[in-house]
Amino acid sequence: MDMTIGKFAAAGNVGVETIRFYQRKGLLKTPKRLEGGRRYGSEDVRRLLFIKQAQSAGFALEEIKELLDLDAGDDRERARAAAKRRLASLDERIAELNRARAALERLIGECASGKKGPCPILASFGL
Amino acid sequence: MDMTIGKFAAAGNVGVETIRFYQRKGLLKTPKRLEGGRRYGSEDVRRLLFIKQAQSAGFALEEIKELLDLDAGDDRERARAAAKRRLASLDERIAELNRARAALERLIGECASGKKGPCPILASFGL
DNA sequence: ATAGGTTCCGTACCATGGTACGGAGTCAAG
DNA sequence: CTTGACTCCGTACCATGGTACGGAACCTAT
Repeated sequence: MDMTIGKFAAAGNVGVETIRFYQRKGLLKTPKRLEGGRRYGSEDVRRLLFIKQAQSAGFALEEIKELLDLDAGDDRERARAAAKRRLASLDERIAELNRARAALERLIGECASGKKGPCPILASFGL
Repeated sequence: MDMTIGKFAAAGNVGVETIRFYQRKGLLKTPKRLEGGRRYGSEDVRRLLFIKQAQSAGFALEEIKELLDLDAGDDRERARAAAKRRLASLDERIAELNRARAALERLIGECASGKKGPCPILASFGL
């Protein structure tokens, strides 16, 4: 349950340097030095995995920090409000990506068949 | 129909420096200097708008360059293949964002009501 | 023709999210 | 008790996508 930074990083599938980077940024805490260096536990791993998940969900490290702080605190209203803001911008992002998806599908269709000439990539994007 | 770099940048709602940056990166061409400097036309604006759209659709500048090159060329099969690759990664991205969306919604629900204590942000993400 | 606004160009700087490097200390096994 | 692996720490460097700066040239209106 207790591990050195190397194992910890491996547990989150990131590099040791990344852990230190997150510590500098305040996303992870730097445990006290004790008998033979700093030790990390499963709470830390949980936090690290959250960072990775949130990140792949499109959150910036600053935003993830905000979420982590809210999780630690107990102001439900603030947390709820922040989550709603994130949800709104996430929805916007998803809509954008779906528009691009439609354009790409259109492109693949128009680019198909034996027609000669260039693929109308820009045209597929409505331009 | 002909404009200076300032108008051109304004037409795409970007800064003059951004135009020059795109030129350095090969995303936009640098027109020949003629009578009183370089001039830009509606084809350039179209290209610029495409860059912006593709960008907001999550494409990196390098990828956009690839798309622009394909649009210029006439290898339909290559263009089609590239579009399919992009479509696949776009779908993955969209799925990821939807997972995050679900987590946020769960969070907002669990964070609601008058319950005391901290919001289970990490828990909402399944951690 | 002179002032003010643009343009041109190189170079430097910024934020984000890391990655690498080098030296010193520590720990465990042979 | 020495070797090798790992840790700690500061600092430097990297890519991406720009943004800013400063001097020189040039364009336009008065």
